Amino acid sequence: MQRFIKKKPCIKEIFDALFSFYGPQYWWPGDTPFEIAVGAILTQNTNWSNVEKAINNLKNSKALSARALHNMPLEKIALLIRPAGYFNVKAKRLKTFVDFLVNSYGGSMKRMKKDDVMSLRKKLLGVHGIGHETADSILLYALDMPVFVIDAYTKRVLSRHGILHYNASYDEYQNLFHEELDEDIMVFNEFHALFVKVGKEYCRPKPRCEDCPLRPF
DNA sequence: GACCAGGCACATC
DNA sequence: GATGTGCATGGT
Repeated sequence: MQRFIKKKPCIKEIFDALFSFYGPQYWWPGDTPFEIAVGAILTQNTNWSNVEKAINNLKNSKALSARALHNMPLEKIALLIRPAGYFNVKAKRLKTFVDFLVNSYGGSMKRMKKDDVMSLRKKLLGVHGIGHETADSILLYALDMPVFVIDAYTKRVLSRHGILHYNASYDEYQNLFHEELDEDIMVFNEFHALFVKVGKEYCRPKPRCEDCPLRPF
């Protein structure tokens, strides 16, 4: 099977083009690793501004901690995160993640960070409601681990530039970045944020390619 | 009113 | 392995 539509993927060139056009994005918005992990679950298929409202509700109710959420009834969590959408589903996912954090690491993200990257990734993927993107977002943005995050924008941008087929697997997309880039947390962090930035402006389902900074590709 | 958003699990073929 | 569906709020 032919992996690439183009012969040579120009991953670094894409990063340079986006970074020089937009500059650093300083992701991820969040005060603590735990808040970032919660945000990663709440933002599943959801606009970030809605997630902020939900996180503020959790903060105002002093519920933004592993212990608080661990002891809180599902219905109350659902009520607090309502603005983030899919609130019944996400309440369960949040609870399941927090239970995992409490049972495996005593509720401490710091202790979770001491785990080996790949074995932690496997464990996270085993948590119900945590898929590839959410797991990798937690690893990269909450725990500073060198894992590249693939999301819908990344796939849309790369496939529209003929670099990889849209339907290629998550691992195929991720391998592309892991093979082409040095293992640099700051680059992984900025690059994914830049994909979201350029994706929001130019690479929606209905693309606006005229003024896109990636037009030369 | 239609479209979209920083997914995931599950059913079915 | 591929495809379709449910989950839901809020901004443009």
